[in-house]
Amino acid sequence: MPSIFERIESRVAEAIAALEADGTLPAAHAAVPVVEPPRDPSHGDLATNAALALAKAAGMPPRELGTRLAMHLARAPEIARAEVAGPGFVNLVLDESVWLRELEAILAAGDAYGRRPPRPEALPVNVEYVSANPTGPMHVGHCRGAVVGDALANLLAFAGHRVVREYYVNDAGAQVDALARSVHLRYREALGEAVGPVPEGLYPGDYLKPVGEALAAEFGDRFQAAPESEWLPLFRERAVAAMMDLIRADLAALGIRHDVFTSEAELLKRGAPQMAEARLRAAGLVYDGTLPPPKGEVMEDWEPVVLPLFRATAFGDDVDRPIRKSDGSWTYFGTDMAYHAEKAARSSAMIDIWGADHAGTVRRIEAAVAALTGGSVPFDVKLVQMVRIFRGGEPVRMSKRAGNFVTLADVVEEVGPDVTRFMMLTKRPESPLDFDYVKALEQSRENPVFYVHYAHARIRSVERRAEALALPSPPPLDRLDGEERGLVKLMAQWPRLVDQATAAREPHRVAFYLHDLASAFHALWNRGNDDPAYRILGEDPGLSAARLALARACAHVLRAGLSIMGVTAAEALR
RNA sequence: GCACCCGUAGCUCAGCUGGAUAGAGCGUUGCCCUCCGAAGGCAGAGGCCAGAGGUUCGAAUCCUCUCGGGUGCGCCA
Repeated sequence: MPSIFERIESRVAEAIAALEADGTLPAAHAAVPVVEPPRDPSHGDLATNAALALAKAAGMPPRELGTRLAMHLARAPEIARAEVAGPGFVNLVLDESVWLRELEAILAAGDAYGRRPPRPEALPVNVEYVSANPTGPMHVGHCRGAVVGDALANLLAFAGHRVVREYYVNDAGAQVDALARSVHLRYREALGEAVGPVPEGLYPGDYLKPVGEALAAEFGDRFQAAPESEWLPLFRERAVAAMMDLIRADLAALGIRHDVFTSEAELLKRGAPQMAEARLRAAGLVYDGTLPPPKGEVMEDWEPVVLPLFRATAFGDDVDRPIRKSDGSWTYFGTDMAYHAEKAARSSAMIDIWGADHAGTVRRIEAAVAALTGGSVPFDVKLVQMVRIFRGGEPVRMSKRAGNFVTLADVVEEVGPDVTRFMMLTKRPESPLDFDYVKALEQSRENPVFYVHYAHARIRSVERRAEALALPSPPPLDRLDGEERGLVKLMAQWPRLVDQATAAREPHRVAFYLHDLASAFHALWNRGNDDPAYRILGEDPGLSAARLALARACAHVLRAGLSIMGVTAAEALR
């Protein structure tokens, strides 16, 4: 069912068509008028800027055009009043029945209110997120991208897209070799060898000890003194598998499960980068050339070398980018490019969620995707900024060298998955986020997690008490007063918010909306605190039934939003 | 040096695909409540939307430049 906004938008389109028919407006005009709720409620329920946008085409002052539009709009059954205001806005007051019908629609749709019907897409939308290197457990730095990506995937699914949640596993390359060597060290240690401190360049974490022990139990001393070439591939494979198990467990604790894990090593085995290179060479987009020395800091060891370069500058990048190193092996970019080309072939759109520390490489991968797909698959890289961890206002110190970084598992264990997820969505992703253990668990209005949970718990509590009452059915919704209908108007914005958040790819908007909705609900509730006549369940069964229905509808929207965020809806507060 | 992100109330932040008088929470000021429908409520003060140009009927929002803060930058991953 189209949202109220869509229905009124089509009324505006009808009115414009009528003005085209009578010659007031030319048939062809570029302006796309919008219908939106005005900031100031005295400007009605909805307003359109159509007259302002079309005045030039009509060759008519906006207010005059607005008057004519308003005349047509006033005839629509949903519209009680249409009047020109300000510079030429047309303010619309909707018929009261529209809101009551919308409330019925929410109750009928339940938690699916605002969900969009499946879209006619041949291929799914691909969201790649986390993709942390498989060299250890997840740390908090990964947390935000994980939550934002997962919530975005949920949002897209709610908005009718087929969604694939993907994780790109960087299981090839130097750091995975370092991981394998680190595990070999632990393996020797498990065999009773005194290995001393972990050398520079290897991974020191204790989490590799069990992996070494398992290998010792399985293979005995077979690889203890063997040359690296004999054990490296095996240890690499085992180490990566073990790390991915760790990572999957960390993610599962946050309620995240990916559909697809794509292995870089397998991509290389398939020869995907060679294929991408061949295609780009054929198109003249890869050539053998020499990079200019980097600007800025002077580098003593700089030597010009001929490398296969991707012509990223043809797509707006600053310099062309090497896809292979001087030893012939692939650069990270070389394989990543091939990976995105493969992914594009099975996606209708691609979204990558990256940490802001990779901002510098966005342009080249966008360039490569454009080159390899001809722009046929929309591709969007979303950057999330860093998270800083605090405890009661004091920054939590982390040192990579000492290996005492805060793990994702630590955070989830201490504050729980719901709070972790919600908190990660309380700021726009492009702003840095401060996460405070103490504040995250505070039960006060200041804490949005608590505030939204509290609204839902209050409604559930009323619903439980109402079970013992004999209330009329269907509820007489027309007995709701103006303030209560105001809550309906806010809920009616939910489908629109879903559309906007989807278009912008911004799941945090759901969190802000839920906070607003909870706030509006609490305001009504507090009315009942001040004056028992306003309580949801009171003396009057009809009124009680209507208010209960209103509250129930609110719970539906809260749950819909929370489910997108991946946060459970609290039945009661602790 | 270059690139990207950010700059909105005292603080933390929404709003940014252009719309009317720029919002919320905290803090602050005043009043009310002490109710387990607990873990407060209502009202007020508080703004050159970093600055300067530009685009337009209209700019916090788009463009250019400047200033300030953050992040990153090499055949790394």
